[in-house]
Amino acid sequence: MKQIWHVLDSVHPELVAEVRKRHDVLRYIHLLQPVGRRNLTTHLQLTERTIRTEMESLQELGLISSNNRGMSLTRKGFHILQQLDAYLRDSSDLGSLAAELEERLAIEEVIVVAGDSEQDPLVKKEMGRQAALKLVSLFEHASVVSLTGGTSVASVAELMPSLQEFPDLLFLPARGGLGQKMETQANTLVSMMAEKAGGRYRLLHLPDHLSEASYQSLKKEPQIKEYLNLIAESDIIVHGIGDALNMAEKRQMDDSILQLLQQEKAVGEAFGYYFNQQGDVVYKMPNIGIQLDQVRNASYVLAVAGGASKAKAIAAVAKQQLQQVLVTDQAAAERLLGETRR
Amino acid sequence: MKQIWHVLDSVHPELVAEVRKRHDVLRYIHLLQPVGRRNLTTHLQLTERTIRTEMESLQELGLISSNNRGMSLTRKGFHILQQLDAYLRDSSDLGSLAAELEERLAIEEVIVVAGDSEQDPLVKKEMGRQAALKLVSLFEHASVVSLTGGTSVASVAELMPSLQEFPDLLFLPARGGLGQKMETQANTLVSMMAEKAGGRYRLLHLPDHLSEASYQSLKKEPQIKEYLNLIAESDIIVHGIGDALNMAEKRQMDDSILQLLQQEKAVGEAFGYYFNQQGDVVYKMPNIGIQLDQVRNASYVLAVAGGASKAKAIAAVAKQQLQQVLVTDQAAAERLLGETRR
DNA sequence: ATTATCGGGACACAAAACGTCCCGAACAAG
DNA sequence: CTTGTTCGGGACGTTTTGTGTCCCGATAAT
Repeated sequence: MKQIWHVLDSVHPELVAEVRKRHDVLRYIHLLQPVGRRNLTTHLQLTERTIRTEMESLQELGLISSNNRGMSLTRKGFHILQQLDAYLRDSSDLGSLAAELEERLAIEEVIVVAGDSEQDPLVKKEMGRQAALKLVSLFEHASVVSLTGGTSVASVAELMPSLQEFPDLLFLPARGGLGQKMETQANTLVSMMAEKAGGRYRLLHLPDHLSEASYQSLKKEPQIKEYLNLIAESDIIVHGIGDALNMAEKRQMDDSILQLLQQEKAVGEAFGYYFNQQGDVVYKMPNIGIQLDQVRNASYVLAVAGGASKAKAIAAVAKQQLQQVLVTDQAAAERLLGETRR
Repeated sequence: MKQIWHVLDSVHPELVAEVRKRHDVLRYIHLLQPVGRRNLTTHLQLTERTIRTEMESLQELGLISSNNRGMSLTRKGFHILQQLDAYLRDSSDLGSLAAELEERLAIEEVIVVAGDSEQDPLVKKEMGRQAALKLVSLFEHASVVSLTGGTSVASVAELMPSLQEFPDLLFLPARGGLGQKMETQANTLVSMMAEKAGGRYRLLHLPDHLSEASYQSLKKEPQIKEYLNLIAESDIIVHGIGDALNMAEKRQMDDSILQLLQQEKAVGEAFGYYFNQQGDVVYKMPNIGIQLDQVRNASYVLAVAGGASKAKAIAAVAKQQLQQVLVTDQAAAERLLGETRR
């Protein structure tokens, strides 16, 4: 696939550059939609006028539409962008980065986005966009989709196109956590994504700070049990990956647990499980939700995480061999390869 | 592969049109090289000026060179054209025509060229060009190449680029025929092709009209035997396919044999063998040369034949399952599919 | 009501592409 | 040798396309 770009570049370099430019325009329109010309100029390094001519062409091709609020992708534009993404990815250096990661982490498909999501918020958006594009392509073969919280998954939900074509899809929070920020956020993301997909969803709100006793009895509630049954049948799971200590702090965990995590050298977190560098589970949060073995049963597990500081966490979680797809950024990818190369 | 062209066409139709145009220019430069601007305008439907701008771009890209005699492809240009050909073929209707033929005739690779080689001499050239492009890509894994005569194979030799990179390649006439036009022509083609490839060659000139007795004793000559041993080791065989009765007439065969061919309903000819519609051998010319079983041993057998009138002949010869590659034209392909569909 | 932002219209200007004609060099035919 | 043809390339005015810049009414948020 890389070959064809080389040939096209050899026979007509200007036009390949044109396609790249047009792809960038489409990309940013999707990232920022609805967006206006002047707003785009600040992100792309193009003048207003050139963006305008691009816009007019794209409009004529039926890839974007524009109203008073700005420009947006049409359904066709979304579909084309999706494919163009895949083709252009192979032609860039990020393609080989991704291929190397696929081998190193033993993950089927790795998508690497340019930049550092910790520096540039647009990079996190781009990760979300790529994950969203991948996600919707999996929708038609699935019936249950479950999500975790986190800013990365949030960007996936944000960048999801409003297709409203999947009335039979059921969206669930992967864990009905114990009233903590991340878990309540998951509920928000579930409803947002379900609405965009046109599917159904079910939430699980639980009160804060339950005692161990009521936590145990809660598990036996018929309503909760039904939810747990549903979640076990997830076809697709979208989740973030956290740096262990950061996550523990955010969750305001007890000092005793913090000490345990430090002692066990926990580096990564996902689904409330904490992993050390070898990928072993060293701690599991007490929560209502999907179990690690159930994650393994899903046909597609999509992880979204970026930033150099998360490299170790990603490597640790990847050792569990849960994911089919990983969307990350250049910063994390390079750090990760730099470390595992030793 | 067809998919990527659809995407590119959706996102930038001008680009695809431009690439097609540039490809056409390269193609015709190769067909007619060395050729001038004004000469090209008569074949392409472009004005002199546009050809000139194309020419300047291509020159800057190092794909063509020009001197006082006209423009020619550079080595790089040849290489790029070769790949561009393959990519663009898939995007056209001819691609699906070819795919259908591959299935129908059970041939690995079928290349269909637009037009009718019986109407437009350039179409025969284009067949030769395509065959030559394919051929040189096989050279590096081969050591012995043998050819038959015929206008189709002649066009292959004509359109062969002068690479002169294969000093170890040995070219042979597939049959050292009995002094007939087609067979002496094969000698010419062998030397021409060997010279362009920079390889060695060996010819086999035999006198006219030998008696059966001397023909048999000739076979035992050490020189002939050596030649027959060499030819049996052919890795690549390039041959044409003839309409049985036409061939018989051209060869001025005896009436008795003509009657035999008519009686047995011979329709196709290759290597001096005559085949009926079922693909059975109904007659074999008495000649010194490659045997059908030896053809089967070659790693690549490349047939070149076009024109609607040859459809039946191609179908008949294909039944022998000798060829890995068939280069033909649109006219033959459509007639052929029309007939076998019944 | 005010402010900001949207797409789109307008227009001058720069750059690229095109049509057209000419020129000397190289080569083939006579 | 001369003559005629064809080659690439230079030259130049015209057309087309793309770009920079400013303005406008509509619309939504404040």
